[in-house]
Amino acid sequence: MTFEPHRAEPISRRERPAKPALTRSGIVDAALAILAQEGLGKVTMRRIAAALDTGAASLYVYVRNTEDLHAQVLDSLLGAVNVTGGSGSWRERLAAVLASYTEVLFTHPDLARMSMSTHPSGPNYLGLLDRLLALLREGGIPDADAAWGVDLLLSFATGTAVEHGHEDPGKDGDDFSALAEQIAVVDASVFPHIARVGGELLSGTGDTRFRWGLDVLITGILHTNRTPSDGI
Amino acid sequence: MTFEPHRAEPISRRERPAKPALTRSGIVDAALAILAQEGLGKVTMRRIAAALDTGAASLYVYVRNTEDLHAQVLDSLLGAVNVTGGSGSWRERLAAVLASYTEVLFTHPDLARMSMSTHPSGPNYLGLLDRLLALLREGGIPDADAAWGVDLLLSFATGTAVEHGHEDPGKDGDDFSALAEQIAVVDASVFPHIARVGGELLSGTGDTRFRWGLDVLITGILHTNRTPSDGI
DNA sequence: AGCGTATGACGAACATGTTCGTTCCGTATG
DNA sequence: CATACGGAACGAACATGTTCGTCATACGCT
Repeated sequence: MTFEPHRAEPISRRERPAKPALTRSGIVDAALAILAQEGLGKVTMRRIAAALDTGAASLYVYVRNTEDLHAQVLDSLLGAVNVTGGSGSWRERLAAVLASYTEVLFTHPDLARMSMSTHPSGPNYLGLLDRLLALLREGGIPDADAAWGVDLLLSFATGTAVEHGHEDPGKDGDDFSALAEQIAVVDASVFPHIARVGGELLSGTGDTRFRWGLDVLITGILHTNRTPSDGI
Repeated sequence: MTFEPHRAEPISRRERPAKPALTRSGIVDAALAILAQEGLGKVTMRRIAAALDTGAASLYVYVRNTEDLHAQVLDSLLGAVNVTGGSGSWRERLAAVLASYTEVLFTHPDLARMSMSTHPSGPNYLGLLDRLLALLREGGIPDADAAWGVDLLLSFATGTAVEHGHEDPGKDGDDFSALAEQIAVVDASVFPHIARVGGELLSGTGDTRFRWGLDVLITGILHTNRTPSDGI
């Protein structure tokens, strides 16, 4: 029943002194299994340790903290991003890659939120980064701009996943409904512009907003060069 | 020594039956005091409850959870944002307002991280939103674009604060150094574009990157209209 | 072969967020 | 005036992250 990829003797603790050593990858694998079966909420140190028939403290030899572990898990998940997908112009292929990235993050909004603060820095994330740089280069964007542009693009895609990612449909969607309610009731004499724009603030499906934001970013990057030292 | 703005009898618990009732604002005030004196790390339910001479469970009548409380605290802090600052063109004033916003968030990166997932939706946040909409309108940007644009701008500013905000200089700066190390050691045959761009990815001070990103966004918003139904 | 040391596994401990059932108080109601 | 009711405060409990000190094991050195 319990998933045990790297430990062999679940029977007794002190029975088998030659217990296979823990591994960072083994811990991540166990975390992925639990994530798939029980959701991120159950991916806790104690739960993983139990699956590996050990104590939570033992994991800290290979994992700095929960954030580190989750970052590792996220990078594994990023292997599902289709970096070579899309067709047509470089812009369309760039959009396809970022859409695929957002789609993966959509599945686990909590991980998306985490990746906003601590970048994964794993092989899959680096692969995505490299692909984006290649596409921007194909679009004729100078390296200096592309280097800062990918940061903007990834930050935007991640932010989109965080904002429009719904953890449990059962929950009442705190952040969205809270702000929506405030906007709906807003006093036009105090915040005239919010009242005027109104529902536009929250309008549009996640997809249309995503495409629009992407267009804004790419267009902006194309028109904002820092290499000629024009404006910095 | 302990800060007690809304509770009067710290002596004994059952001595004074007429203990003043707790208040949401009182809780937030206590949280702000602890934040100022001991940092966000100590702004815990139990710590606040102790300052108010009660139990942690009592706070949950007025506060949904820690995130809700922190959001409230953040909105209070946003009162320090200079929404009317800056001079010159609307772009420069817009940049000044967002810079002020980022500056406030810089002081408390943890709160910035939180505001990335759950929007504050308090009066100060709404004031900032309203001001940004006014500036975009002054720039001749259609309401439909401005409504989505503010989201982009605020998300960018918040993300900047999260990424370049250093919690404790004593800590070894996990996310930055981790990614930096990976980039420095990256294999040019596997990730050629990362290797080529190299240090450019992490170059520039936070300020120059912020200004560049802001230019990208504003320029992009100016050139990407969704109203004429041209491209959506 | 015998020994010492470093590495890692482990249990216990502490602080935290959150929930549950209970108790208490003020107030409306008869 | 007595009573019932509802909201709010409370204590205890549970799960979690993280750290500390201890101890066993395996490997290298003499």
